[in-house]
This record gives sequence, structure tokens and C-alpha cells, in this order.
Amino acid sequence: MEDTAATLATELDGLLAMARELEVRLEGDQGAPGTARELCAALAASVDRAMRLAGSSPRGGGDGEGNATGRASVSGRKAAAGKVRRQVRVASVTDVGPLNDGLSWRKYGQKDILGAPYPRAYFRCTHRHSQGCQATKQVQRPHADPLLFDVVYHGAHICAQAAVRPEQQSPPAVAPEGIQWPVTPPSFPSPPAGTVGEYYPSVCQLDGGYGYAAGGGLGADMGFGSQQDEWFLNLSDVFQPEVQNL
DNA sequence: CGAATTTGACCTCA
DNA sequence: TGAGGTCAAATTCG
Repeated sequence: MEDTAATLATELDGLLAMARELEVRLEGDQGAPGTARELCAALAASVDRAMRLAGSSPRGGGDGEGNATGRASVSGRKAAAGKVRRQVRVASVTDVGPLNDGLSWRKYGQKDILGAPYPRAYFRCTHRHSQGCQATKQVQRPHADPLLFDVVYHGAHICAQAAVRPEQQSPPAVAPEGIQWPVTPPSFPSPPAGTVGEYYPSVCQLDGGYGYAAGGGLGADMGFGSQQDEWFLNLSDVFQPEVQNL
């Protein structure tokens, strides 16, 4: 990646962060005119596009379809059938209990992805063996933004849990267990007991299916399984944003 | 004790 | 050959 692009991305990153924060505040303010919120969303989307352009690289510059779909489908076992990609962006972290959807995901692997700052985590339905549920998902943070995640679902839930929640069939959900948000940097194995937070699915307008979001808010980094998991699990729950059927 | 997570190794594909 | 995806044994946690 070029330095210029990196610098530009950093700048845009800051812009996006501001846009997002503004939007969050507007959301909190019931009286906020819809136009203002739309503007914020548009601004965020625009910055996002710019960032993508700035950070675009030939081979999975760190996010986007290159990674999410590149090999996943080609790899062979599960075809592209039922593949759904979502991008999740959260505005803040404070307390996540209520976000659990009831569907269970079990982590079965994690991989460092070339060009990506963070590893990709692989999950599959907990009932895969007991009920033959083939649903799987991959979660990865495209950039340094702890509030942005790229999630790709493969297959559909056919387990009992999924049947109970028709609304979430396609967009699976999250692990039932209590979720804690690692607001602590990877270098700190100790769990942030008091720093747990709640997600506010706020801006989710990234177009294109991927993008960068401002970072720096949280120091959470991937590389530490449990913490990452929690992140991923929670995120998967938050997405309502854009969905792409691939 | 059972279930979930972690982590390294193995397999497949471009 | 390199990279991504999955498996499975070991470890940890509830």
C-alpha cells in the first residue's frame, strides 16, 4: 500500500469517525431532523467510498470482497449457495446482554489474512453435528476500526433454534452466552470486567459491502480468541445494515 | 463433567 | 507455492 493512500485513509478515517459520532448524537436526539441524519449517513457513506478508493489494493488490501469471498467459496466444500455478506458497524460499546439472538455459533478456527490487519474468525452452528445445521460464518475486521466488521454467512440455519426465530433465519445471530466486549487491547489478557459495553447499531449505511470506519475508539484488537469471539458474536447480532446476497 | 475455545496442522485451490 | 478454510487435540471455563 502506498503511503499516500494510507495517509489519505487516515484522514478520511477521522472524518468518518466524526460523521458517525454526529449521527449517533442525532439518533439520541429525538428532535433531530431526519434530513440531518440522512446527511450524516450520506457523509459517512461518501467518506467510506473515498477510503475504499484510497486503500484499494490489487489483492485484498485489507478488506472487502477480496477476502470475504475470494477463496471461501472456491475452497471447495460449501458452494456459494446461501452466502450472505453483511457489514456491521457499531457506534459504541457499553452493554450487550440484550443483543443475543438465541442462535449459537461455535468458533472452529481463526486465520491471519494476508493484507488484513486483523485475523478472520470462523464460526459454525453449534448444532452442526446434532442437527446437521450447515450454517457457518466468517467475521473479520476490515480495518483498525473496532466498530466495523465484515461478516459473511454461508448456508442457512436449519437447526431448531433457527426455526424458533423465523425473522433471523438468514441473518443468523449470536451466541446465547453473556457477551462481554473487550475494550482492552490484545496486549492485555485480563478481561475488562468493568468496561463491558452495549452496542448501538447505529450507522450501517456503508455501501458496496465493505468499507473502512474510523478507528481508534476502542483498542480492542484481535488475536486473542476469547475476546475476539465475543466481538464477533455480538456483532453478528447487530447487523441489520446492508446485506448482500452473493 | 460437559461444552466451548484455542491453536497448530492439514487440505484444497488459484 | 502461497493463502484461505477446516479439522481435531489440548486446554479452559461454567
